[in-house]
Amino acid sequence: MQPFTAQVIEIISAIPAGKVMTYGQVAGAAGSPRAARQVVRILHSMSGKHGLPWHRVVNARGEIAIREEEGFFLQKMFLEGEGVEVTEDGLVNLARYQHHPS
DNA sequence: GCCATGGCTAGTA
DNA sequence: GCCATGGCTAGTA
Repeated sequence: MQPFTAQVIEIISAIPAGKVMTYGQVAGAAGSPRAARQVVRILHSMSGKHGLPWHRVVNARGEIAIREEEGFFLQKMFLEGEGVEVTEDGLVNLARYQHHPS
């Protein structure tokens, strides 16, 4: 496992319940501000094995990024279950719910 | 080659 | 709506 990947996994694991981070934000915190898509890839392929709270990552506008219906719904349900308000369209209020690691 | 992005522009209203 | 970006997993040979 590469250092960047390990960083990303660590950062995402540390997002508290009821909070979200953006793909780009996670990439930046891991040291590569432009590697947002790589964060996507890591979540896509490794969230299962590592038990990552994948649902706590949204795009830069605060939207659920999954197009596929079942995944979208699942992420919405998980977030709402933690007290995060999600609109019908999958929008989360970043000003209110974004996590800023110290 | 993949990917669940991001940011900027053109073009409409 | 378009396209530059980036780090690498999964799976074959």
